[in-house]
Formats: sequence, structure tokens, C-alpha cells
Amino acid sequence: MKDADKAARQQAIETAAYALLSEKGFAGCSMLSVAKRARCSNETLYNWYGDKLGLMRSLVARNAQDARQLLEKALQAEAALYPALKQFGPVLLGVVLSDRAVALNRAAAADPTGALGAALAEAGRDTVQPLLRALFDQARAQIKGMDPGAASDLYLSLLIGDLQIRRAIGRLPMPSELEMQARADRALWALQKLV
Amino acid sequence: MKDADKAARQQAIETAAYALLSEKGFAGCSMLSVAKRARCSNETLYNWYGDKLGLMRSLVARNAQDARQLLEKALQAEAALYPALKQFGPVLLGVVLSDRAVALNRAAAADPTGALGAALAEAGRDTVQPLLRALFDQARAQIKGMDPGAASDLYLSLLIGDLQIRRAIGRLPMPSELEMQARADRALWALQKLV
DNA sequence: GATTTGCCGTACACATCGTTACGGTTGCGA
DNA sequence: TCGCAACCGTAACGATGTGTACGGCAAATC
Repeated sequence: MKDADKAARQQAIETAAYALLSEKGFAGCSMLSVAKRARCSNETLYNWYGDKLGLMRSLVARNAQDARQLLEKALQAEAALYPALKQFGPVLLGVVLSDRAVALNRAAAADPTGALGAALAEAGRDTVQPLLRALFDQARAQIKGMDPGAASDLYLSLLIGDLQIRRAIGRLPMPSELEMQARADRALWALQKLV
Repeated sequence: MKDADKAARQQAIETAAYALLSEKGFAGCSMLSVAKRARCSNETLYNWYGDKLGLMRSLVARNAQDARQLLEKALQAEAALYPALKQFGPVLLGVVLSDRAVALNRAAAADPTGALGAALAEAGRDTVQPLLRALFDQARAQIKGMDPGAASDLYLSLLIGDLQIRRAIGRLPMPSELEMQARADRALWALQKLV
């Protein structure tokens, strides 16, 4: 199979998996239903991903990779703390509240083994923490007296708050760009007043 | 059946359901397994609760009721905003991060219909919001210029942050009393600096 | 003491899951 | 052109789920 074909098929599989996760949840997203919607056989699914958890892990990995690219791009233009956060905040909100991220969070919450939660948390941490950490470490002068780790925790709490869990239990629709912008502005305003 | 016996049996059923939710997740918490662990028949389960969703709803309702009692008690002693929040914060953290609340959040995230999430969010809102709302409304003088709703949102973001979702995906153990106290202190400190 | 009521334990019908297996088909490399 | 590997479609297997049914038992009611 040509690489391009394979990539397209992988994309089809992942798209199908996300759609079924959103529609029917983790339990309802069966391997067979994914195969049918992606128009491939379940044998291919098992050959490529091993088992259902492997498929989910693959979704997590790619989503983290995509998120990382978006976030890095948002940080490229600015070096100073606050301008950088001004770019970063809304993008991060868009990433962690996206339909895909929500579907993965719901799946992780439904997985009793905790393996998916571990993979998700690790991928998320590896994606976001280094970027934020570097930003706050470089800006020690502007957050006088506060530990960079504590400052970034504070910022994340203000930015994300309980939006993720509310999205996960289905009681919050995806916010608009404007709402995310406003929330990011509020977090930034508070951070500046607090440090 | 005597009322006391019935209450004891209900308690046994709910305890079994929470244990199974924690151990095996929403899908793994089958009606039959609940009946077995609670040493009752599944016929009783279906007679009392209708179906699985009904059982879950019942858990949500009682948990909200218990939480409300705890929270109201924490507020009885103090009337002024900040002393009241000093009591309220750690108790609320204990409530929303408890094993039971986490099990319900995970169940709601796993339920594809969203019905459980709706019930949980509603019960949670009905429990917490009126208490906080009354507190902040009465204290308009101390939060000069800021809308009471916005102030309480800010406080909740600072207090709870992303702890709930991290608990839900299994990557955060229940914090200790000391940690919750520290987090509540931080939220209170930040709120005072921000209003 | 007879009768009704509610619960237990078990079994059933029916569906679906994850996973494996297999014959038929397709398309690339030799 | 041939052979082989990968993929498709489908079936099968064992396990498990929800929701219902039914005979037996204990206790409360009359």
C-alpha cells in the first residue's frame, strides 16, 4: 500500500473513531463500527493498532502532536511573557476544549484501567508544560518573587478552570472564538495583577 | 419491608454501585454486579430504580443532598465574605474531588446520551450556586466594581481549576486536607488581590 | 391461620462486545 | 506474467450486558 493511501486510510479510521466516540461514547465506539464507518475491515484495525486501547492511544498521540504544532506556532512570534501568553491562551483553550480533546477525555474517564488517562495526561503534559515552563522561566524578572511553576499553575487555573470537565460531561458547548479570547484576556489580566 | 431495612438496603446498593463504578467504570458497573455485591436481586434493582440510568440518577441526587448539607454547615458560622469563604473553600474542594463525586463525573463522561451529565450538572449547580450567589451578593461592598457573578466565577476557577478533570481521568489522587487547605488559601488570596 | 406482598436466586431472550479466523480479491515486486 | 502480501467482508466464539420472567420463601396484613 502506498504511503499516501495508508495515510489517507489512517485519517479515515481516526475520523470515524472520533465521530463514534462523540456519538456513542467509549463503550459504543466498537472496533467493528469504526471499521465499517472507515470502510475498512476489522482485521486491518487489529493489524495496525493491536487492540482497542492501541487505537485510542494512537488518537491521543496524534492529537497531542497536532496540538503541539499549533501551540508552538502561536509562540513563535513573541518572546516576552505577556505578549506570548496573549497569543498562547486562546490557542490553548481551543486545543483543550476541542471536540477531539473532549472525546478523548471522555474516553479516558470511561476507561476503568486508567491506561488511557495516563496516556492522555502524559501526552498533554509533555505538550504543554515544556512550552509554558520555558516561557515563565525566561520571565522571572516579570513575575518577581513568584515561583515560575506556581505562576504557570495559577495561569492555567484561571485560563482553563472547570471548562474541561463541563465539556466532558456534556454540559458546555464548544465556546466561540470570542468567548475564548475573553477568557484568555481575563486570565492574563488576573495574572498581571497577582504577580 | 420496614423503613429502616429499606434504607439499609438502599445504602448497601449505593455503596456497591460506587465501589463498582470506581473499580470497573460506568460500563463495568452492571446492574447484575451491583445486585450481587449488594446481596439483593436485580429484580429489586429494576423495581426500585427503573433502569441503570435511574440508579445513577439516584446516586447523583443523594450525593448532591449530602454535599449541600456539608456546605451549608460550613457557612453557618460566618457571615462576612472572606471568613465564610475560608470555611467554604476546603469543604467544597472535598466535596467535588471526593471519590464519589469523581465516580459520578466519570460515569457522566461515559454516558453518551448526556442525561447523566445533565443531572449531575444540574444537581451541582443547584447545590453550590445559590450558596455562593447569596454570599457574593451580600458582599457587594467588598468586591467593589466587580459583578458578583463574575467574582464567584473567578473564585471557583481559582479554587477548583482543572483538578476535577485530572481526577476524572485517573491521574490525580484525592488531595490531602492540607493540600486542599493550601489551594483554598491561594484562591482566597488571589480573590482578595483581584477585587 | 390464610393471603397477599415483596424479595431472592436463577434462568432466559436477545443483543453486542472484543478478538480471531478464513476464503476471495486486489495490487505491487520479481 | 506470476507470486505473495495485504486488505476486504463476513462469520464465528466466548463472554457479558440489559431487561424480563418465574418458582420459592419470609414476613406483614387481614
